[in-house]
Amino acid sequence: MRLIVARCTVEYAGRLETRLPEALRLVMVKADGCVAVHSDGGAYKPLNWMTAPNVIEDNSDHWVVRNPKGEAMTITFHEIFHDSDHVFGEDPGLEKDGVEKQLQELLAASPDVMEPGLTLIRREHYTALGPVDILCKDTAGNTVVIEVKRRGEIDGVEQLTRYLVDLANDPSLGTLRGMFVAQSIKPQARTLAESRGIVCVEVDYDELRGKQSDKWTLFNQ
Amino acid sequence: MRLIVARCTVEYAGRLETRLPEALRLVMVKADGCVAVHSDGGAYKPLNWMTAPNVIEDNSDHWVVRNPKGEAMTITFHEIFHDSDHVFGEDPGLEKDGVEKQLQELLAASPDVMEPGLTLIRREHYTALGPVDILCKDTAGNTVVIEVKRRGEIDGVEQLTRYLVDLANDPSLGTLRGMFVAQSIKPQARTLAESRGIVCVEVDYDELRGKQSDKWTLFNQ
DNA sequence: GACTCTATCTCGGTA
DNA sequence: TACCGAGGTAGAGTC
Repeated sequence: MRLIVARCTVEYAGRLETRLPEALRLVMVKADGCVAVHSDGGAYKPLNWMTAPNVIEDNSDHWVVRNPKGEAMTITFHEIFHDSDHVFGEDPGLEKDGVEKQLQELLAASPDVMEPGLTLIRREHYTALGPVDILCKDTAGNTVVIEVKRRGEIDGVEQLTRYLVDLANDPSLGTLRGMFVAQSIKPQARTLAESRGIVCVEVDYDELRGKQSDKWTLFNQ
Repeated sequence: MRLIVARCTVEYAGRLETRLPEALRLVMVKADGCVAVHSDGGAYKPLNWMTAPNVIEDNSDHWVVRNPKGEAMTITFHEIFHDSDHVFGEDPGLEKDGVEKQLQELLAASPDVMEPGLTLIRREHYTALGPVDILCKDTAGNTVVIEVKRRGEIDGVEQLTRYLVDLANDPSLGTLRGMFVAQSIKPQARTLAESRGIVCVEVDYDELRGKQSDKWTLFNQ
């Protein structure tokens, strides 16, 4: 990674056009050639950037960075205060815990957390409009269409509603019910869901995880 | 801006939990206290970050960065290879030349690009649910409710549908039609739109811009 | 302050 | 490869 601190101006022409007046900034060049221009302010996001793959044309006082899509960023250097290069090697990468996928897995493994007596039909049931997160059967024999979100907002309810409308055309599923499951559900989303006969369920992720590890322990005893 | 190149491990606990195994990385601390950890690969986005406002607790071999929301990022330094500090001063900031807004302006100026005979009623028509991009009248006297996007995706169709439902309560508008306009429209969005009787129109931005400059030339001759 | 919508969204997955 | 959806989305604008 090359780090350059310099007074510079930057222009970008691609999906939109931008200009950066002359100022002191950090120019960061990563191993794969991607270039980012950072100011010292606010955001973690750079002011301008160009992701790989790209080609850096180094004209010493100014660089032109081009990508295959025809976008170009021009950095003009007026005065350089720092220029260093560092070899990092491969990064082992980020491990994540607590994303929607995991929540879905935990719920599919313990459907009765959402409603007593629920049994799993399948996860990721594909429809023309996209995959339904979880399909279950309830004690009365209805098919329960379940949408899982980390945060329950209005677009999740819309998504579930589309699935319900679409799946109503499949007579093999029998009577349908909708269920909206999230760690927390916004009042607006809850109101909309309930006005459409969709049941809302809030679940606790840590509790779920605990339940899962209990099961695991039990299973291995 | 402080730049530290070091072998480090990072943990984040907040909206989710993440771990970064020991590796060589860049730790960037900006003037407002926000901290970002960059690898040498791919993205302009840092692996981990903490935006301002936050408090950095410096225990020399490890930092704990906390924000008021109760999130925390812990950076443990194992070996430091570079550590420098730079004073940037205020950045004059990024100047942008538009995308969707400009597309909207161009379409409002030439409504017949979307459908022959369309005439503009108004732009940015405010409803309880948010502003309708463009309102037009068609040759049959219907009011056409138009949603403009750069890329036409399914949530844009939902947005337009909400406006249509809401505007149906306004008798002064007469018969309503919906129109979804974008540079490109995804198949799923098109399917959903057409199932709701919403017309889909793809427009070419460069062509539109050309048309506009023709008009401009004509006007100034 | 809460809500809404945009983004050079980015990023990952999958058909 | 294109499409689709999640995101610690962030950030701007509006009510």
